[in-house]
Amino acid sequence: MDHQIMEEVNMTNEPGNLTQYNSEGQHGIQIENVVIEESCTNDGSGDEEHILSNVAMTNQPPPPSTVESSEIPREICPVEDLSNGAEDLENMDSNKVNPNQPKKQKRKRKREGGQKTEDKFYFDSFIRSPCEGLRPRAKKDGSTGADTNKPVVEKPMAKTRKPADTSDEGRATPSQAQTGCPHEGCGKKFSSHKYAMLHQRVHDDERPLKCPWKGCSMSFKWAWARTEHVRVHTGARPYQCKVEGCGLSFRFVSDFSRHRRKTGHYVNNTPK
DNA sequence: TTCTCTGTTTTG
DNA sequence: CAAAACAGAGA
Repeated sequence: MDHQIMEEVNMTNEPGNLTQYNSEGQHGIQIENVVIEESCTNDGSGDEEHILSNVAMTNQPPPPSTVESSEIPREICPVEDLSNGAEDLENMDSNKVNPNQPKKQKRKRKREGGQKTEDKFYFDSFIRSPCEGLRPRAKKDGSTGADTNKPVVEKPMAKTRKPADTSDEGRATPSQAQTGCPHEGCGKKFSSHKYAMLHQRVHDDERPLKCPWKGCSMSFKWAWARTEHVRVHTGARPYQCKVEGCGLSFRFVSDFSRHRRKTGHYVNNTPK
C-alpha cells in the first residue's frame, strides 16, 4: 500500500536516486537507495543541479488507498503528440536541452514567473525516460517534494474552498483581495501579501524546481506542479475513488477533484 | 483525456 | 507562518 510510489519507482526504474528537493522547502520525495549514475543533468544546463547521490526517498506513505490500479508502469509516457514536444523531447533525452526554458506559453494564465531556486534534485530515472511521452503542453517541470503523501481520497481537506472569483486570471476579486501584484501590467490582487510575493515568480522566468528524473529537463516554478509532474514519470495515481463500483484512480488532484464533483463520489470520510 | 499553472485552503 | 495539498481553469 503504501509504497506505491516507491514501487513504481523501483519498478520502473531502478534506482533511483533521489534527491530530495525541497522545493519550497518542502521535503518531499525521498527516494531510497538511489544511485545516481549519470549526472543527470537534465538539462545540463547550467543550472545547477544537485544531484544527490543517494538520497533516500522515503516517501512516506503512499497512498493508502491507492491504487490498485496499478498504474504503474503504464509507461507513463504515452507519447501522444508532442508537437512541441519535440522540443521537450530533446530535452528529455539528454540533458541537453535547456531545462528550463519556459517557453512561456500561456496556458491559462500567463505565467512568467519564477521565484527562487529552491530545490534541485534529480531522481535518476524512475521509470523511464522522463518525458518521453509527455504531452507537448509546454514544457513544464517540476513539482514539489512531497508529492503524494496524502493522496487518496479520504482526505478531503475540509476545505471550503471558495471560489474566489477569478475574474480574470487571478482569482481574488478586488473586493476580496488585499494585496496587489506590484508587477507592472499585472493587476492581480490577492488575499495575502505573502502570496503576492510568491506570485512574483509568475512574472519571472526562473524555474528553480527541476524534475528529478534523469532525463527530464523540465523545471517548474511551483512545487506542486513539480510534484504532480513526477507522477507522469512514475505513473502513480494516488487518487482513487473509493466509492463502490467506481474505483477510478487519478493521477492528478485536479482530475480527482473534478470526478468527485461530477459524480458526487466523495466517499467515506471525505465528503467534501 | 492528460497534464500544467496557480490562487486558495488546509495542515503541521 | 511555511509547506503541502487542493481545486479550478485551460491548453
